[in-house]
Amino acid sequence: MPNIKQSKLDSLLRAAEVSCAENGARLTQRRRHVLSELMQSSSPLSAYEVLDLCNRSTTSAMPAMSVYRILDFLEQQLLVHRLSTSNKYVSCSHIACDHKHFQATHFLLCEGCSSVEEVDATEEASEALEQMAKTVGFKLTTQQFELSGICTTCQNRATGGV
Amino acid sequence: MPNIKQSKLDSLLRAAEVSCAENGARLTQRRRHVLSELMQSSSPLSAYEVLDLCNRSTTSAMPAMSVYRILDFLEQQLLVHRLSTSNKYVSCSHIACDHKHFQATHFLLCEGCSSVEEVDATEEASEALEQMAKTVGFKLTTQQFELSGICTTCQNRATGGV
DNA sequence: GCAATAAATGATATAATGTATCATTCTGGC
DNA sequence: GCCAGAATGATACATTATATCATTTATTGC
Repeated sequence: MPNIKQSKLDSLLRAAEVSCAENGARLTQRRRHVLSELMQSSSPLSAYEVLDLCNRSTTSAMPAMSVYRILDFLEQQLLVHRLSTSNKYVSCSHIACDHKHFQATHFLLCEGCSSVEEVDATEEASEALEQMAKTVGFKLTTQQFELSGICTTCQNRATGGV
Repeated sequence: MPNIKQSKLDSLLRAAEVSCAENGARLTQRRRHVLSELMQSSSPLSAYEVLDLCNRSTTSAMPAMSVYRILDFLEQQLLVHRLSTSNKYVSCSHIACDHKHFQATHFLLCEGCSSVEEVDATEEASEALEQMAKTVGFKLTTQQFELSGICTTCQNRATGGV
């Protein structure tokens, strides 16, 4: 179930390639393949899930080691994000646009369909959390939250019936 | 390095026992042992770290399976919390007091000393996060965040010198 | 173009973590 | 004491992640 059009996928991959080039890095065949599997997935994938998908769609088997290495690389390039609560990976939502990861990025995880929505931290939220930490003397360094919830689609499905 | 006095530990364990009894559960020897190791640790422990500690301090070896079962049990009893980002466990800060886990609980993780501070969500923070989720149509269900930062002690150590 | 160098991947082994399953022991109620 | 259920022991195994070294592929300077 490709939840993404081929043309869209191609343009995303092209953008990723450009992005890598700007950093003096290369988006090799293998890396492109891993990234493309993540882009086509509607939900986060574990390293071994990525591995299985890759090995299903090609003849030359990829070793597990490579997947881990490649996921690390893609994460460094900010092409994918790692969800620490589930230890899974999602492709970044902002590959094709000029969005920069200045602020903290948060992830909304739908409990219904496992989809993920990537959002920037609002100033209010960052502020409130910093304040909260301050009450016990903590100085925050990084923030990245994974919030569980129900996405719009699943809310409608639940209430609207079908 | 016992960072907790024996008397304090004893009273915590007694409180835990009472708490279990109230739920019709039993704090057995094994469970008490696991809990006590977590209480004595200044930082979160993984399941296997707990296992090693337990097996270091007794003659009768505990199997890994038991640790997982016991940690699940303790978590259900709200005597320990599981940190999903690191997949480690900490004993609850509120065993001896009458604090209830009504609101979301957050954890502040010190990058300097790995200590953990357990705090209740402030209304402002919850509000701000809910609002943030709302902008993309998400309805939050549960929240538990693990925020990285620097604790007071480590801040002083860094700036004040030694 | 070609050797030298670095980057990336392959391949294998193994460590670390987590779960399934069934046997055994312990506990409280009768 | 006996029984039912809870808790633990024990074993095997599945899953996830890393270490290490060999091999291949790309890049750079000449």
